[in-house]
Amino acid sequence: MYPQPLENTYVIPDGNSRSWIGTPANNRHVHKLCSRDALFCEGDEAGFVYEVLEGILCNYRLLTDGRRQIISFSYPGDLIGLGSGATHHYSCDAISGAKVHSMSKGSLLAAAQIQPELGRKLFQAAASELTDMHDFFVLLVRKSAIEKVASFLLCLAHQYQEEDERMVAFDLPMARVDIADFLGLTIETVSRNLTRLKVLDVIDLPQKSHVVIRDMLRLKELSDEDGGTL
Amino acid sequence: MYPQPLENTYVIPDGNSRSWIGTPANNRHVHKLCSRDALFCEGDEAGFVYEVLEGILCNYRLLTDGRRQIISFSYPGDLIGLGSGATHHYSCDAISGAKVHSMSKGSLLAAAQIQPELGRKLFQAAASELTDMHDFFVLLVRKSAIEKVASFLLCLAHQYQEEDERMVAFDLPMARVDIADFLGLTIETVSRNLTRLKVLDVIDLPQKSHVVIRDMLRLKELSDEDGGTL
DNA sequence: CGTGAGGTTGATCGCTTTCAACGGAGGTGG
DNA sequence: CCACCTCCGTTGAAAGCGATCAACCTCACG
Repeated sequence: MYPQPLENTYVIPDGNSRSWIGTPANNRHVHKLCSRDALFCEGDEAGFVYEVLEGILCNYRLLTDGRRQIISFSYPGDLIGLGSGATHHYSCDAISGAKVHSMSKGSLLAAAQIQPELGRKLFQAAASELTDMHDFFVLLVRKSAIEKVASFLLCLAHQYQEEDERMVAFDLPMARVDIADFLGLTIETVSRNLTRLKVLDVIDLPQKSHVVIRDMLRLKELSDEDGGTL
Repeated sequence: MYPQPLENTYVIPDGNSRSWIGTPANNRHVHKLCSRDALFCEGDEAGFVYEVLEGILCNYRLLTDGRRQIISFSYPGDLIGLGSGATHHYSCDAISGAKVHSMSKGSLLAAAQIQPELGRKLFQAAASELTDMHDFFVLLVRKSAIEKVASFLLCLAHQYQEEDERMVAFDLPMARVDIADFLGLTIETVSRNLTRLKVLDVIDLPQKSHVVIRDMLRLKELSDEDGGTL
């Protein structure tokens, strides 16, 4: 299951990395992933940390009854696999074509002991991930279906660009089932509420995976803002 | 709002600290809190990190409509306020009498740059908190009310003592409303499901705040285990 | 043109919430 | 010592929301 080594693994030429984390050159590898490829699975040995270079991945847990809870999506610049413990506590799949930069967790942590600045960055990454989780908590537990969908769209809009005042358009990079498993809803409920937002003229859906926000203010109202934009 | 300085603040004599974090002596202060006292509020400047010495605190966010989502309970040994950013993203109240050890966040982070071991510990604390959150996610979104309550009781039992095979008794340190705001339920639903567990002879409630687990195996089954015990 | 996957829409069911009333423990004051 | 009050928890009845089950649609692909 563990993708190391992979055929499509190669060493980044020095100085060519867009990564914000400096690691010894001999640990710099890039993995190319196709949509639905697994990066690692729950229970796998957690020997590596990954930085997303391109594409989007999702981190999730599976329940015995087959249901899936997506914990987070990872966008370019995000780190994956920082969790404590010797094994991963969740699985990670690409939901689109993706490139990730892998680093040995051991040598990364060792390097952090030598470079205080790197240690601080790692800590900041974990701390900011925690903050995001707190926002997500409120969303998951306290918000209604339409508030969840509205919040999710706002989060994506934010992810893609600085917010235009009134009009933002972007592609939904994930399928309905991914949105549903993230928001704790069914695909039917996601679909119904996207339709509701469209009927309310808050968004438009020219194609199934293309979203146009027609009324940002109204969308924010519907998302019940204060619980965080996620 | 911010409790520094406080009348009931005093310096721990050197060598008397039960804390696992070493900080400069001039930053060692203990705050005593009564039940429902606030340690800090969402939006307050996040200049300090706290370690719980005694009692239990709850970290929560408020929505504009007045609803509250408790993000986590903090037990002795836990760190509070590690989040990134200049201000706290959540509020923190004591739910019982409590003592916390406060440390300047700045000097703690500075100390971590000098003592790599401390930096590693801080990082581990954040990473392990993240893992707990992931478990909690699955509980909050995917579990039914009775599964949530069962999971919560298991978590408390675990918190208090090594699990007896069949019989564990402990006091519920928090009110029904706190449990409800933590599990994303109403107090009525919490109450109903505690009663259901009692009728099923899985637990007993000799007093409102005293729980006796009569059938640990059954309780674990009802909690649907795999989502993490919380 | 047939096929299959992903998405939408409709009808019904069940669980949790909501609203409301009641009960019990602790505190206060006469 | 007891009546009264208040807070917290419990229980009941009804309503609402999202899940489930099912049918249909749309588009890409062979």
